[in-house]
Amino acid sequence: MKNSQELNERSLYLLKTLVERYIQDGQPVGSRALSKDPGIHLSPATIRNVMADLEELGLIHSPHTSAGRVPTVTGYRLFVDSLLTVKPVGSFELEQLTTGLATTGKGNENLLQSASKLLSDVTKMAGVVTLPKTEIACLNHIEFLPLSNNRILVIYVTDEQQVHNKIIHTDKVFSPAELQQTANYLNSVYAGRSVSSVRASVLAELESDRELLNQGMVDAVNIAHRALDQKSDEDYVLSGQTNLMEFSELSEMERLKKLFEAFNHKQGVIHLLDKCQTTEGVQIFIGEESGYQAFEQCSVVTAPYTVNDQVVGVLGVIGPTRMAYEKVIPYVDVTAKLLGAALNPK
Amino acid sequence: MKNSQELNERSLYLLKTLVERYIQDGQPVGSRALSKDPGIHLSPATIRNVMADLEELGLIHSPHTSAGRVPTVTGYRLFVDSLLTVKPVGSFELEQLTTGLATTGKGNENLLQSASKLLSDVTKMAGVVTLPKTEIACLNHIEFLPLSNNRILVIYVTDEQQVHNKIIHTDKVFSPAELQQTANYLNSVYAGRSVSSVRASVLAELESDRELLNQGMVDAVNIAHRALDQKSDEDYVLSGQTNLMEFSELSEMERLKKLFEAFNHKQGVIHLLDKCQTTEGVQIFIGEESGYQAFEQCSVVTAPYTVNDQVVGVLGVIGPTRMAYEKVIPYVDVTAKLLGAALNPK
DNA sequence: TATCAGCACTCCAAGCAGATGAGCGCCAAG
DNA sequence: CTTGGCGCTCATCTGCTTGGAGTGCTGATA
Repeated sequence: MKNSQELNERSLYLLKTLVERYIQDGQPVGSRALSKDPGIHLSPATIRNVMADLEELGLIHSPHTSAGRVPTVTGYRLFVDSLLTVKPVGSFELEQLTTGLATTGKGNENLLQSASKLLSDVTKMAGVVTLPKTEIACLNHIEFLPLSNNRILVIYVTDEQQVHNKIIHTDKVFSPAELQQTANYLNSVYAGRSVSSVRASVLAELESDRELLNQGMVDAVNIAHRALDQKSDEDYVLSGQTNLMEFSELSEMERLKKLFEAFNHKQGVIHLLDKCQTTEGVQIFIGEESGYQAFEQCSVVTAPYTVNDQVVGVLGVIGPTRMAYEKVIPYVDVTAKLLGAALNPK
Repeated sequence: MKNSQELNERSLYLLKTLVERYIQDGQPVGSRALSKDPGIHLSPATIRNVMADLEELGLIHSPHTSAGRVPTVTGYRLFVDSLLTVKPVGSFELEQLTTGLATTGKGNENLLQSASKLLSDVTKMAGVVTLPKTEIACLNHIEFLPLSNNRILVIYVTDEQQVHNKIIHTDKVFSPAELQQTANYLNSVYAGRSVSSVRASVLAELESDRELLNQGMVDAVNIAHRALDQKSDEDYVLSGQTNLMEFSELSEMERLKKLFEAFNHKQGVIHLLDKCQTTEGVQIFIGEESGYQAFEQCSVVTAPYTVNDQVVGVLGVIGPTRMAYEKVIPYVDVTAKLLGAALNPK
């Protein structure tokens, strides 16, 4: 039995055109159709032999006896990893992306929203952008407002534009003046440092210097710790879900519903996207590779975006496995770069 | 030809059970089926005669020659307006709603989210809650932070929990101290007043007393006006869209896509919901009554929710026209009241 | 030994015919 | 006014047939 090592040039070329063909018109591809491809000068019979080999290797399979062949997940994988010829982003789309991101200057949230919208528009699939990690962002300003019932509204601003707010409960009652003072203290000492380092420092201070600090400081540090101790900035912006309804492979209500529910639950998607934070450049999950049942029939193309060379979030595109990878990959790539640039507080 | 005046008790009762029956099992209802209803002691033939009358009046119609009858929009309307016997909210669901809203104490946004989620869970349809109008809310605290490029980040807190932020551009460069001063001024003068009245006052001040104010005040007032001049707090929280995918009447992709797109565009839905702000109590739009093509096959059941006897927002349920109105109406009603109560800063 | 033409086979999709059954309208009798 | 009965209309379901696409295999050819 052959193994993939033995795949010769010709077989690979055949696989490539088969996948391309299938992506183009969604029909199983038969030997006859392939034989008509310019660049392939073989009779259907020969092609059938090759296809039989490819099937044995698990790269393609036929839905039923007398249908053409369709790429399997491993087939797609081989295709995107080594056979794909990436097309550069068309000038029109590039224009669309750059101006789209440039003109929505107002507010960070909007930027992410546009990025996601642009991704979905340009690919005709669903676009997704995770919110930038606050951990890495720098604390710009923090503010406490007293509410009723020992609750405090904490507002803090990171980097230049992102506003976070959170309500915390305290045992002690704080006067507005005390809160003001606390905020002043924190702002003077910690402004400009990253949220995660602030939290770490604050914690250290709390544990080591407890005796040295006066009560006010202890309170301040205490509140600050509570305020910044949120692990749950796990959220993302999604656009163009409705685009996915156009694809016949997702048109079973059952499947589509699971997919949309996954979008709503968020954690699954977030978890998947988080995996890409560590890797550089575009990453692709094809079908079941994502490990989520809802994405069985989908592929996810992602890329992390960076501010000051630090990965702060991930964006990507979600669509059917049968997608035009050679176009989508560069789209995702440039969008990530453009978004990073747009977010950079220069 | 008869008109609706002449509809006697019996016809109405027939209509009522027909609608109930249709709502229950989604199949066109025939004369035979109706004749078996306890409470109707008529032969199928007689019922057919009555149904012919009802059809002539445009209250029901049959999808094709030999199918049963289905209520038309006007049929539903009559049913909802005068025939419906509202069922009180079951104790289980009431429990679910009350504790659901009580336990999510943290933050205003979350409350709305839970309300919407609860509505969708309890009705198995889509729940929607508009964000409370900021206009009416009282200004609690306002804060300005300088950004780069003559931009100012405005953060203001209304009532107890709602945090708004906005970026405005200014011609003049303001120092942090100036901004601080401005905020102090505004907070001391205007805190506790409603946003709309603050804006009005600020505007008046700007126009009349320009000469009397020192430059700092003018700046303050100017910025404040810009900051609060946002008409676009038009947003809502939506839950359980996926529930809608279960309904066969919405299972055509085409239709469903339009519906979901309408949800994404928001303005249409907002406009529809806004209509209900003026009316007291539950309001219902059946099918085409809403005036939006996307909602052709849907009904919307809404109720405004109030804080301190002032309407601040609207919530509701969106589902197929064939919904259990007698249950949904009280659900919406109760939820509106509970949400109002939960929002009340007592 | 690789390529290819030909053939038998499989299976899906589309179309057609007949059967079934739900439900109506109309009519005439009570 | 009510009711039973009759004939009629459709939609749905089933089984059947046909056409076409595509495969695997075999044996011939260079």
